[in-house]
Amino acid sequence: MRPGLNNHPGDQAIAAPPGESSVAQALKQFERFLAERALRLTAARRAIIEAVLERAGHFPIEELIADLRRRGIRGSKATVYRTLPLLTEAGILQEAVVTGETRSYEAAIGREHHDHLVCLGCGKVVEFEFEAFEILQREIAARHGFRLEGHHHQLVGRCADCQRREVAPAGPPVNAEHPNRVGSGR
Amino acid sequence: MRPGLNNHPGDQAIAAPPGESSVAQALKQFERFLAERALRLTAARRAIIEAVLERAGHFPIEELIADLRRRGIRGSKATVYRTLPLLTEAGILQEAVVTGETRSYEAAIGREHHDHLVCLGCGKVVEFEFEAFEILQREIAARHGFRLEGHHHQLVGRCADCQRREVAPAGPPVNAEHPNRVGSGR
DNA sequence: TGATTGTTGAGACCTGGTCTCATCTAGAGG
DNA sequence: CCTCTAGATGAGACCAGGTCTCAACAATCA
Repeated sequence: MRPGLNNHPGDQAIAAPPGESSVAQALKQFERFLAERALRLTAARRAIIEAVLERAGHFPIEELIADLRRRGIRGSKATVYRTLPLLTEAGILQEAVVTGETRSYEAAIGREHHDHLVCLGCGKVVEFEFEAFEILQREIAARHGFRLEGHHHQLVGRCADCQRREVAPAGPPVNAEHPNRVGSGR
Repeated sequence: MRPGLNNHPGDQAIAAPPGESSVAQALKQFERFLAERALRLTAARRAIIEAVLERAGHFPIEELIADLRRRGIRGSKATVYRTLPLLTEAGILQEAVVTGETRSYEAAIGREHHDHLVCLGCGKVVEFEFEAFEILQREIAARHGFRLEGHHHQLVGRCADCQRREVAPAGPPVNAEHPNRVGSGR
């Protein structure tokens, strides 16, 4: 499977209470994953897991690298880029918010699958999950003879704050030349 | 350069031939769009529209540039990259199959909105449209106070052919030719 | 015609990401 | 504890898509 897609449930994704143990749990899971492939759990990989799980939300790779540096771990760009797909495949991470500009990840362990709603104005990211989507996606894939292995699904728009901000500042833009269809919520 | 990266043979050339009218229609639409913004309809832009509409399916930008060259139009990379977003905004093109590696566009004019189903094995791209998705998406955005302005939605999996091939391995790699690099790397 | 302002094209530049390769190390055996 | 070997690492070269710059150019309008 392409490392880094939104894995469809039924894969790993063990739903467990997010707690201190999550690092331990992830390490265990990763160790198992590596063992199956005759790969090694090295210090660098351990450090990356820790740094990764410490960041609760989505994070761009670049920030993760900075994190590692800050922790005094050498951690080269190459190593991080090599490790993240492994973690994704192991079900510990999942790719998130792929805007076509930068990749971004987030912890997957112990979480339900979800997709993202991104604000074009301020960059805010809201997560949502909606069982119905999964069902429809599977249905569509099947209809075309595909076996579904993942998806990218991201909604983009303006959050409430940004919509408000559009109207408020800088004079009275009465929304005259806003070619945005899709009704202006609330 | 990675030749053929987003080539989806057997998938294109379905739509009707260029159809003078669609180019004319697009030009008219674009002209109106530009006029509203005090921008100009130049020879380069005209050429880009024509080249774009001549390609019925999805196409990577790189190929479009090659097209222009082939047509004897100078067309620099910068101009193309500057024009495509304009065309998108004008509703003539739409972004398609954003894998996070390369952008890819397709004509939007006169077409229903649709999303894509991509085969990880051979790179085949199937289009699908499903009203229900749009409705759910709108619903979700609204629920979070967002005004929906667009989305990325792409399903990935294995097409029937590739699944069959999986079961009967040993055969020659039918598509080694078409890495389509959705996999982990080069 | 000339002034104004948007547009173009070539190429330098930027940047996220990958690859190379010498060196290191986890882990299995001895 | 030592040795051996394949996997892992890190620094940095490298790659490619995409953006920016800037001088030259052209559509418009006075």
